[in-house]
This record gives sequence, C-alpha cells and structure tokens, in this order.
Amino acid sequence: MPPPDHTRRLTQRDIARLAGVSQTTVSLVLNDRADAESRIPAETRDRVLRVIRETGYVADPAARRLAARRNRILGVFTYEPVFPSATGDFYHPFLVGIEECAEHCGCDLLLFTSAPTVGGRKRVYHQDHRLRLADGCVLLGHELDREDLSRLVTERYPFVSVGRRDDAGGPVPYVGADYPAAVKRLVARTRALGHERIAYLGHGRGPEPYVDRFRGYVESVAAPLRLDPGEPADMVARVLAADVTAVLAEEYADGVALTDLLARRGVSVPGDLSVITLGDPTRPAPTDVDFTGFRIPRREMGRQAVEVLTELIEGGEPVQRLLPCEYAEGATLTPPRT
Amino acid sequence: MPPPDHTRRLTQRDIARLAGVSQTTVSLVLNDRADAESRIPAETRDRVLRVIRETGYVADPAARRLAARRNRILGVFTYEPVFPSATGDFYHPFLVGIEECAEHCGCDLLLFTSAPTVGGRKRVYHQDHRLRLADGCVLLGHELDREDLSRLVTERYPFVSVGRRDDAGGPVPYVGADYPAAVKRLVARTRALGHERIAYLGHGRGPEPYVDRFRGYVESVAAPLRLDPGEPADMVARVLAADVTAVLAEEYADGVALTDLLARRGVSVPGDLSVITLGDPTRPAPTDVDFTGFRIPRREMGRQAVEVLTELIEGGEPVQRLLPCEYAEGATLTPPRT
DNA sequence: CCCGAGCGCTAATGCGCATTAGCAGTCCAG
DNA sequence: CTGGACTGCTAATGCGCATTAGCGCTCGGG
Repeated sequence: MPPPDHTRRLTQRDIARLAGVSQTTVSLVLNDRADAESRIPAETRDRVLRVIRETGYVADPAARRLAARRNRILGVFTYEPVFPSATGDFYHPFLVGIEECAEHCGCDLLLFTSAPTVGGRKRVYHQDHRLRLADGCVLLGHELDREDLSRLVTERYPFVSVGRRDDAGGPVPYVGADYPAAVKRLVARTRALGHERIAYLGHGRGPEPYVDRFRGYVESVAAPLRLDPGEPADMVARVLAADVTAVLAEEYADGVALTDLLARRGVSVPGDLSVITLGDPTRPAPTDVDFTGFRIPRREMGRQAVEVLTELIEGGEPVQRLLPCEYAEGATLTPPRT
Repeated sequence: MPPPDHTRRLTQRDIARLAGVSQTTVSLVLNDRADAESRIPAETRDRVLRVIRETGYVADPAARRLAARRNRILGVFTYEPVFPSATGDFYHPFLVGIEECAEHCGCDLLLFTSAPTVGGRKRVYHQDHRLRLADGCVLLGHELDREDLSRLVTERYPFVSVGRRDDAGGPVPYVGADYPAAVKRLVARTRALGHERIAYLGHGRGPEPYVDRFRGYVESVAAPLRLDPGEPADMVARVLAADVTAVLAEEYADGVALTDLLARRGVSVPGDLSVITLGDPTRPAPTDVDFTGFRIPRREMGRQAVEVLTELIEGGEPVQRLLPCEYAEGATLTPPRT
C-alpha cells in the first residue's frame, strides 16, 4: 500500500532535534511524566514546549494507542442506524447525551458504521471490526445481539449498554431506565383515579424493555390481563372484549394505533377508555393526542453511560444502574366512566 | 500508564504459530497480497484463514494504521454540536447521508467531539487533536474557521467541506448547495406571478451561504433592495416601509419571525405580502405556516461529501461540486394584490 | 552435472510513541 | 579523597503490523 504521506508529518524525533534533547524527553514532557524517576528541569521543559507550540506538533494517536494502550476514543455501536429515520429519531437524545459527556471528558467518538448488516442484523464482531481502536464502547439499540454481549464479557472488553440487559455469560454493565418502578407508579396513579380493570397491551416478553415493563405491571395488579397487540383490527376487538377501563400500551406506537382505531369505532379516549403509553415512540407515530405515560431519560442515560464507561476504562468496577423515568402528564388518563 | 490489557489479545504472531507459518505470511494472506513477488499456495492460505476464523482474530487497527497509513476511518468535524438541540436538528440530515455512505463503503466515522470550545468557537487544530487517526475528514458547520481551512489545505490533509467555501490559501474541496441557481429560480417564479418589487431580507454577506443567496438575488433583479433583519420590530417596519409585494428571507427563521409579526399588525401572508424562505431552518422556528422556498439537499450533500472524500483519499483530485436545491411549494407565495 | 529460473516462504526492519534501565556528572558526608 | 546519593538526561526496547530483501529449495535445459 503506497503511503499517502501528506507532507511528511512531524514526529517526536523532529521535536527532539529542534529542542536539542532526546525523543524520550519530548515524550516525558508531553505526558507530564515529571515523577521521581525522571525529572525535567523547568528550563528544558519550557524549551520543548516552545518547540511543540511553534511547530504545532501533535502526537500520532495510532502510535500512541499502540504504545500506551490508551486513546481517549470511545466507540459507539448502534444496532439500528445511528442517525435513523425509521426509528423516528428515538435514538437522537441518547446520542446527544453521549456526545455531551464525551466532549466534557475530552473523548472522541468512533461510530462503528462499518459493521455490515448480515441477515437483517448488525454485529459488533464482524469481519475486521475496529473495536480495539477505541478504549471502550457504548452499545445502543432496542435489542442487542447476545453472542456479541457474551463475547464482549468474556474478552473483558470495556463496554456499557444503554438499557438494561440480562446476563450474558456474566453481568452486563448498563445504564438503563427503571421501567418496573415507572410502570408501578403509573398503575398506582391509575388505580387511585378509580380504575379497577387495567389491561396490558403488548408482548410482555422478548427484549428486556418489554419484560421489565410487563413485570412492573404484573407486580402491581392483583389479576394481570395481557392483551396481544397482533393485527391492528384484532387489537381493538380484543381490547373492547376485555371490558377494561384502562390500557397500558407497551409501545407508544401501539397506544397511538389503538386510540386511532377506537376513535373510528366511536370509542373515545379517555372518555370511554384511558390509554397510557409506556415509553417514548420508537417508531414514527404521528398523532395529535397527548398521551399520559412516562418519559425515558434518554439524554441522561447516554450521558451516564459514557461516564460509567470512562470509569470502567480507568479500572473501575462494572456498574448496573437504573435511572428513574419521569411521569408525563397527558390527556388520556381520567377517572373511569361511572 | 498501566496497560489495561484486556485478556492479552491475539496477534499475527499467534496466528502464525498456530498455522505453522511466519507472521509475514499471515499478513500477506490477510491483505490478499498474492502478487508476483510473494505467492502463497492455496493450501497455506486456507490453513491460515482457517486459524483466523477459528480464533476470531482481527488486526489491531492502530498498528495497522501505523504501519500502512490507511485506516478506513473518516473523521467528522462539526463546528456546531454534532447532535444539536439549538440548531433544531438542521445538521441531522447531513449526518444521515454521511452515515449512509460511510456504511456503504465500509468506513467507520470518528466524531471529533473532543475539540474544546475556545472563545465560543471550535477549532479542528486544537491541542492534541486526533486528525491523523482518520484517513480524511468531513467538515460541517454554518461557518468554518478560516485558519483551520488554510492549514488543512497547506498540510494537504484530505478533507471535504459540506457547503461551498471560499479559497483559503488554495481551493477548498466541497460539496455544496447551488444557492444562486435556486434563488434565481425562485425569483423568476415570483416575477412570473406578477411581482415586480421583490426585496431581500438578510445580511447578504458573511458566511458563504448568505453571500451566495444574495448573489443569486442580485443577479436576477434589476433593482436589488436589501433589508437588514436587525431587531424584530424594526424588521417589520422596514419591510412595510419598503413597499414591496414579496420578500425573500435569507434565513428560514427570519421568514417565520417576519410572518408572525406581520400577522400581529394585521398584515396577511400571502394576501398582502408574499414571503419566500431560502433554505431550511437552522434555528428552531416553530410555525404552522407552510413556507414557499427551496430545500437544501442535505442528505445528498452528506452522502456525496463522503464519496468525494474517499476518492480524494484514494489519490483522486479535489472536487468542488454544487448540488441543485429542490423547489418547495408552499402557501406563502401567490400573485400580488392588484 | 551444473546453472539459472521460478517457487514458497521468512528474517529483518520501521511506522511513532511510551517506558525501562541506566549512564555521566555533581555534591556532600565521612 | 572516596563513595554514595541525587540530578538530568538518553539508549534501547517493544507495541502489532506491513513491507523489503533475500534464502533455500526444486526443476528443467544445456
């Protein structure tokens, strides 16, 4: 491969020559290694620094990484497209948080966009991945690949998942949203308004977020009733047949679809039925309805994920942290029709 | 610095040992260097490949970069926050295009988030930047730093600006939007409807986009009339005093502000005055009005910027390319009141 | 039987940096 | 006057890879 060689870059040796010292000294000055073993008098130090400033020298990050194993580069892997259109910008706030924190701690972000989509899924560990270029990695996505996770765990690669994940050959570090608590609070609030028959519309299993939401529901009602979303038309039929006064929609989009379909049948929300959404839209779901539910602290999750990751890289312990969701006052939850 | 050393990674030497060949051979196989000089029989090749597959070996990107000067990593530098809130997601579509193309050509994206904000501005060339980790870089932002640009040019670092830029010690490679042409077409359309007195509301100078839009305007009307936006209140006064039937707003947000203020004064748009916006909102500008104007092909610009950049890295020539803007039919341009 | 021409591979080197070991000089206590 | 301790630096090494030069072997023609 012919080296592109954009105008022969400066190296520490060049700086050393210009400053009349050794390359070692330049490195020492650059990294502030003025410890007991190797002390550099202020005069020498200043001379080196001056040359560096005058020449605009900057250390080669690749060489640095190779020699020191540290980079200040954080990987970001998303199982869905990073700048998604199909997911209705659901991931945007996470990235805002990630970016904020990265900027704060002087890290660059490496977006692993090169991961090819194989069989409809992306994988961290694909042919020729560049994981090792980063000091660690943040994982983002609705559903993570379990093989990826367990390999990351066994290889002890520093990473943090945004969103709680089940163990994968070991505990998975994460910063997630506390869905069970959020759902419980919603149920409590709903019952306080007088609702006695509250159904859960969703799968209740599969990806961790669904499991967690459903668990919060199951643990807070006496007689859980789960309705499968299935086909839109069936969904309405099932809900109406269930004879309930309030429905928790596992996905925001389900809540929207349900409400729209109900309206066409002349069933009013919340007049005839209260509808509560669990979480923010992960699919585009245009609606004018202001749903009652909760907000996932997405930005904060992104921020704390980076925080936790940097600590992990510094040698800290893996962390599993759940953040509270914020109650979102809306117009779709009222006392039941008496 | 204590090497984190996450479970002693595999190296080519390990693979070599396992396959009973030399490290050189592994490298040759890995890079498909089966040219005249060094031919590897299929049998050996397969053996090496099998070991690689079995062990899941992946070359260290840092070492690779150091030795070969090539990385398949593209830098992305944004002068505004990458995932902005303040800019109302204006940059989002660019990034979508950039991501798309990067994924397409198997490149990872390095977001230079570590650039500190000094004096309210970011700079590519800051203390300890990581430019050299990437093979090249895409620049994004309303207004780029001219020192950065000229240094990039003189250092012959491969880069592409998203948006046209003036020369900076040499031509700046870019993929931009053809504002002059777009504005000319809008003016032509406006005049075709019967408007004779068309004003330009904006600065008409400063960042290249403003200059280009204004140029398109100046070159297509006989007697240009530029109105300074200035303070909102003054803006309305100036527009009304100008006695025109149509206004081109340099910035989308200006168009919104103007229209809102006019409404409060009882001046209707487009009944009393047509308002045409030039470009998409770069600031949050909530409005129900559907403005007539044009759309910047943001996604396509991002995509082509990456395309041009990769060609540049491969040794191609620097390119300056303008993309057409799409006319956006709206509700704010009608024939003038007779 | 010898020699040149492939063939199939490898030893050696360097990319730019961080780090370890250690050298030459000075100073002071004994 | 000597030896240890401290001071101020540097030579050497290796990180994991790509690349260059070239080695030992076989084979066929003369």
